[in-house]
Amino acid sequence: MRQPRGGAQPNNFTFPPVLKACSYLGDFEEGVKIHGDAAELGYESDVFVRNSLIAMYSKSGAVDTAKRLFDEMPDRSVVTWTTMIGALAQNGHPEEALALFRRMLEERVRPNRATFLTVMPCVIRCGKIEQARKLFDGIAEKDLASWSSMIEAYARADMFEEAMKLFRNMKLLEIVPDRVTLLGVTRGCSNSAVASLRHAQLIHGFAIRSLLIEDLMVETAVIDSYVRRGSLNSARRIFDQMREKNLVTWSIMISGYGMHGRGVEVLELFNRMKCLMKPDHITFVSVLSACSHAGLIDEGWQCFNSMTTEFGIVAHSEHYACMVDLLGRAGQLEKAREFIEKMPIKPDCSVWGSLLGACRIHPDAKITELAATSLFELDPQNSGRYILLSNIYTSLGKIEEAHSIRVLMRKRGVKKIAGYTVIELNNKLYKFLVGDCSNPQSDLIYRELERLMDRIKEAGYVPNTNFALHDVEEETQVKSLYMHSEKLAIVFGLINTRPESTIRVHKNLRVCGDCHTATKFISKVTKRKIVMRDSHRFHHFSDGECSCGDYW
DNA sequence: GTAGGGTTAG
Repeated sequence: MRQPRGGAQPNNFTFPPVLKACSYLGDFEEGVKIHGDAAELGYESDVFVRNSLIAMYSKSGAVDTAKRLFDEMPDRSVVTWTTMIGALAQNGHPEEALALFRRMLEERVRPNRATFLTVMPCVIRCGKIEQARKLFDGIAEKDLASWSSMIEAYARADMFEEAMKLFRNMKLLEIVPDRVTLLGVTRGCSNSAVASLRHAQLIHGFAIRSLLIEDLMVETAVIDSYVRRGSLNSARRIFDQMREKNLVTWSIMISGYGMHGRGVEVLELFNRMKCLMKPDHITFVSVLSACSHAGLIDEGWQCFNSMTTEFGIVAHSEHYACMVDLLGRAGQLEKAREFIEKMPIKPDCSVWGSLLGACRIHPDAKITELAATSLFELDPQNSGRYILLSNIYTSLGKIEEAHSIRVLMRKRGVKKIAGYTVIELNNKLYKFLVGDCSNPQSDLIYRELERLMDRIKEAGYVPNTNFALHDVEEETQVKSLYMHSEKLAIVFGLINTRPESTIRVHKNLRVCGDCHTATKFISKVTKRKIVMRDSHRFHHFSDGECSCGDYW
């Protein structure tokens, strides 16, 4: 035992705060020494000391040591369990954390608010949202943190309506949301297909009234929600008036312009930003993907090169994926393949996904095969890629292969995500699935759709049955295309809005190729502007053209 | 008198 100054002996009350201080200072070497002292003085088995040791080892990343100390304990308090669950959760083992939580319940230890807050992040992240809600409902005295973490969980699980409901309810109970609450609900608003521009405005309004808008992170998150709800103008207005901006703020605004295909602004902002601060590797992902979305091929390459030469940033797979995307857009598939071959790191799903995406626009049997083989090895459960591959095979005339991919998908138990399109009218959201008849105006919608399809066919639209079901007659294929959720939502919008107004729809997956073509024609014959957000970007349709330049 | 607890915007 090291001799304490003045000869005073530490006791069991001394160790917990001292161990906490070690964690706080990040001095784990000292922490281990103090562990030794505690053992020598016989305090190692004191529950408080033990808990503090578990917490200290957890924060140092030594989760195994923490687990050993936990396992050896004869009497564990609820704090012990919570600390150990937290140790697993914070060291990247959410599944094990949940398993331990279940064990805790089996051993009839009652969880409290702290336990809930510790378990919550593991319960999304593992996709167990109902369990999370049960836990939340079980807490007698919910505090601000409990509400915020439940909202956050809903936002992560893409359940924005529920997140918004809780946000309203907590305010009714006079629990005042703070920045964490607002960041949660804003995240939901940015990502969900059932959130609208009006929601972004509501949240922004609350942020202003509560003064939380003064917080840079909140303000940046609000900008992002405007971008993702389709209002670049609102986003830019806030951006221009901000007192302080950081790398994230700039990156969001740049990638925002990219998502909308606005190349001029992408470059303008990036050039301005470079004079103010040094971009990091994530900024470059934003800039490169923005270049790709906006069709800035040469500029994208310049950025990519300057990233290493000028800024000394090592390229990650996301950067390579953007470059493959750029080459794909330009139709240079062979070059893209060579580029991947020469990569100094192992190409991952994002890179192969870009290559396969390129084949959708520029079908190439050899390259398709190469990308698909690698992808299905790396990520066999991604349903979107199977569908994409099947569509590419169809456009290559390989009907058998296309069919076999669908069969393979079923055999492997890969679940298809149901596609839907959402449109907001008079503050109400309307959701359409493929072949949807649940809307009260369905009869009218299908009649109008039929007429509209005839009109655009006269204008030159040819249905592309690559995107239809394959095992049916051609006429049925064409009919099935007409029932796609994108078309239903757009027609519903056309019927119910003034002739000069813009139609805004949001699809949860990537827009279908035939719907994309049809929408271009619809914008031409109806003289309407149509803005469609899909899972990847925004499409601004006007007078027969789309802002994505037909590559997305 | 001691221990655990929201996570962060790209």
